[in-house]
Amino acid sequence: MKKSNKNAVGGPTALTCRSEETEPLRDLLAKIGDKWSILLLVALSRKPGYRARFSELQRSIDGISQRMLTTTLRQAERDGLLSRHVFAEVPPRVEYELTPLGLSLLEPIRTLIHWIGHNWDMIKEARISFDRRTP
Amino acid sequence: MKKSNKNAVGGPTALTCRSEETEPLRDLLAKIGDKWSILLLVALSRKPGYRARFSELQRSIDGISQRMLTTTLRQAERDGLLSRHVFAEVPPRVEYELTPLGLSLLEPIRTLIHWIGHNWDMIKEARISFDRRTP
DNA sequence: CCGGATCCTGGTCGATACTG
DNA sequence: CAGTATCGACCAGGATCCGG
Repeated sequence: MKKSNKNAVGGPTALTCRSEETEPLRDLLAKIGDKWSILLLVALSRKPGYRARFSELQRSIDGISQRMLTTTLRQAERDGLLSRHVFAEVPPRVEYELTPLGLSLLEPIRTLIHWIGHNWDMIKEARISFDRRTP
Repeated sequence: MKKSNKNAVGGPTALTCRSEETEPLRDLLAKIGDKWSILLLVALSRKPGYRARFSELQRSIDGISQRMLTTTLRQAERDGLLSRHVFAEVPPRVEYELTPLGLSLLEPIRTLIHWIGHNWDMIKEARISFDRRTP
């Protein structure tokens, strides 16, 4: 393959955009880059070992619909980010919990959230400035 | 005012999903969580001080259409992540370059990319396993 | 030859109603 | 309580044409 362009650029972390190499990135973005996945993971990370029920999650993630919560939960479960525990009771009870994998994904997510906390004001200013000088 | 953000974002433990507190997160996800923004930033980060032309970017980001490249570039420019340099020449030339803000966003993005590098196989396995035990 | 604007379709998301 | 089913609105995004 082409490792030449990885080292040729001389950056500390050489990055390319060829589709073969960014396929995992694209795929992951398609998953967790959607409207709700990250918020779901964050909601489940409140406490270590935290387990939440469906309705609990729906209450804590502002504005999510039942349908989207179901879909997002399934996605994340399929990707091994969370586990689903069904209790054969009446009324039915289902609890969701982050797996170690999902928990580890929260690390980079926290980095991102941190960045936002630091730079959000700058982005807002940039937008205002851009909108002003653009007719 | 960002003084009041106590543990809203970036706190080590307490994370919530109330819409007021996650508004920046939701907003940023809406921006860079789309199909192309991160790939664009990555493409522009090949070298420090790297400047790329439109067609150059289109070539390096596999599969992006002109329209989407234009849109994505505008978004990122508006958010202050990159700057646009127009040269009054024939044929016309426009160059794009990351701003310090855009450059700093690459830090968390790299963290994410690293995570993918480490955990992608596990996700793939989880999917296979999930698909097998699901009718 | 570059880069931007226009038209149109397909997928995604939300609202609502219903079931185990 | 925890989902599933169906429908419709909306917008991302691809093809295509346009301006310089």
